[in-house]
Amino acid sequence: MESYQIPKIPVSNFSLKHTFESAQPLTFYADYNEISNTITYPYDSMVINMMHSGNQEKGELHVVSRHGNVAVDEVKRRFRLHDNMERIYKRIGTDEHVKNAINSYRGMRLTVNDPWETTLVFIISQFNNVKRIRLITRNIVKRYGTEITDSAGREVAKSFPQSRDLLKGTEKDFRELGAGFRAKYIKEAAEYCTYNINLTKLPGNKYNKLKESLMTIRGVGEKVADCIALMGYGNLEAFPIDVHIKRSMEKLYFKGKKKPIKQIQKLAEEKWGDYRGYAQQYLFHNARMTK
DNA sequence: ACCCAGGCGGGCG
DNA sequence: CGCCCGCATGGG
Repeated sequence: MESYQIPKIPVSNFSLKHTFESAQPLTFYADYNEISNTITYPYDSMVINMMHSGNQEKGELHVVSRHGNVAVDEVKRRFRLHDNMERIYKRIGTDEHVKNAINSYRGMRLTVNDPWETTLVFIISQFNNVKRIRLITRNIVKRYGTEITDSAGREVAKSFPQSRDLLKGTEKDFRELGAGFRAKYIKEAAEYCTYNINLTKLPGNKYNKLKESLMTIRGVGEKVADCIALMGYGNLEAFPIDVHIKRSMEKLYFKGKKKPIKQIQKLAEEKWGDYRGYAQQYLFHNARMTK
């Protein structure tokens, strides 16, 4: 029996529950246990197991893995622990609506996800609901992911498949995993992202350029590109406008009147500036949970 | 039965 | 350009 020291990371303003429930790519294939406040997920050829102790204001992250500092760094990066949440809350909590959302879901973090994972997940997300997005994503991971084994060689999980791993799948295959009409987008995106574009080389900090490049992928429009920019590249200037955000913001900021996407984008930029991605996630989650 | 879901591409005016 | 339509599938 090997024994490991379990690294602990002190954290403030952190909620695994709110983060996990906020429909980000990681949360579509990770396993979360609300009782033990633990999350388990594949990362490359590793399985990361992380527990949050303490409360939303102050606590610790316990990183249980065979991979020591590599896993610790992954957790820090993944949950954006470098973000100064007090400063961000101050910057975006400039009106009652965002302030209320922060009070309700304090500690919810944006996550940083692999760009290809994010692309695939949000192609699946279009005209779909969270439950089915999770189902389809997990089906694809199960079918096309690579085995991750423990020190005894037993399979403990499947890694998230890269675009190359999906090349052997046909449109029909993806359809059978539940993807519906998105199956052809998945097939095309897998080919395009393997042969025609290198997602790891895109300029993550140049919002307009990044979005323009992402939208050359078929099945990726404005909204999905913003989701990839925000959760795949950590670009907080991205402000994805989906049905929930649109309805909610029309109600809260435009007296219930229908407004074009452009106008909502403009308001977001004016109100929350370079941190608008965080405002979006809080408004989105609040809208979804209170509907 | 009907409506909706983290939208998109294509066709039309 | 903007508008409008169809689209797979499963849950409420």
